[in-house]
Amino acid sequence: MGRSPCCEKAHTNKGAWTKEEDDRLIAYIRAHGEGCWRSLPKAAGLLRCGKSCRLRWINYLRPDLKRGNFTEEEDELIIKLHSLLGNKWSLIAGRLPGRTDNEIKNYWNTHIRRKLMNRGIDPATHRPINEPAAAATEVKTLSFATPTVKEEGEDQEEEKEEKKVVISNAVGFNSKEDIEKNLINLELRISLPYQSQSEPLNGNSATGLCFSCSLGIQKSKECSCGNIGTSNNASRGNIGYDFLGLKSGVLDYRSLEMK
DNA sequence: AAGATGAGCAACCGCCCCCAA
DNA sequence: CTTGGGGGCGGTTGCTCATCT
Repeated sequence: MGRSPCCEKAHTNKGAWTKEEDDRLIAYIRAHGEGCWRSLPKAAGLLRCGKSCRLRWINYLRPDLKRGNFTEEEDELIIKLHSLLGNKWSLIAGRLPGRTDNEIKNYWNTHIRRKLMNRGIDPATHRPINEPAAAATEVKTLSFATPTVKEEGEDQEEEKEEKKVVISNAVGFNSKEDIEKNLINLELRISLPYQSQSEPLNGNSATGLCFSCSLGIQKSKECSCGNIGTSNNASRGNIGYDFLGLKSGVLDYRSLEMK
């Protein structure tokens, strides 16, 4: 049983957007705001798929987009975030005000990958290219799983162990002992942005956010601090959202330093 | 000058997740 | 609890333009 198509493809335009289409889309969203992308094309008088409209708006027409070259600081931030998050372009984009996931993804594939290769770093693992394969295996992304959950049963234990390995490899622990010793401190490795002590972070005390919330995935099922729903704008145009304090410019890059 | 090749990027595709009914 | 619609995301495609031969 296949899914119904998101729109009637037979009567929709594809390919590059014309100036007229852009104008229509901008005018409609200015008047009515974003939302209900499926019905938007018809309402706006566009022969386009709703998804296409959404993409065009988010990646190109949004007024808060920052066009132009990436700065060296942005480069380094993308590299660090990618080493932590993997190909979670939307999460990475959420940390770079004015940049879109698509833009960052393209930039990564065209510029940063090469840049890392030139430095002798494998862009997939963020480890030296000539490092023995064994040390680089399993390294994918930082898992947001919560390995400290206590459950009975062998399967649970095995799963727990797997999660530890995933996390440990992502942050560079190699032995089981390293994992046990350092697991509890993982949250400190990706610290919250530097802020003056007297300034609570978005109304939450520093201890009020769980790991997943501090990474900007408040609605994650991994959330353990009860902040679900308090900020649902992760990777949605950086509006009203302040992961790592980037939006307000208080990010301390040093806090993202990988070993 | 013209064709071949590569880089950059906008746009599409299809899968997945969330949530309301 | 189940189901299906809506929207989001990552991967991929294909077009355009620049550079090379």
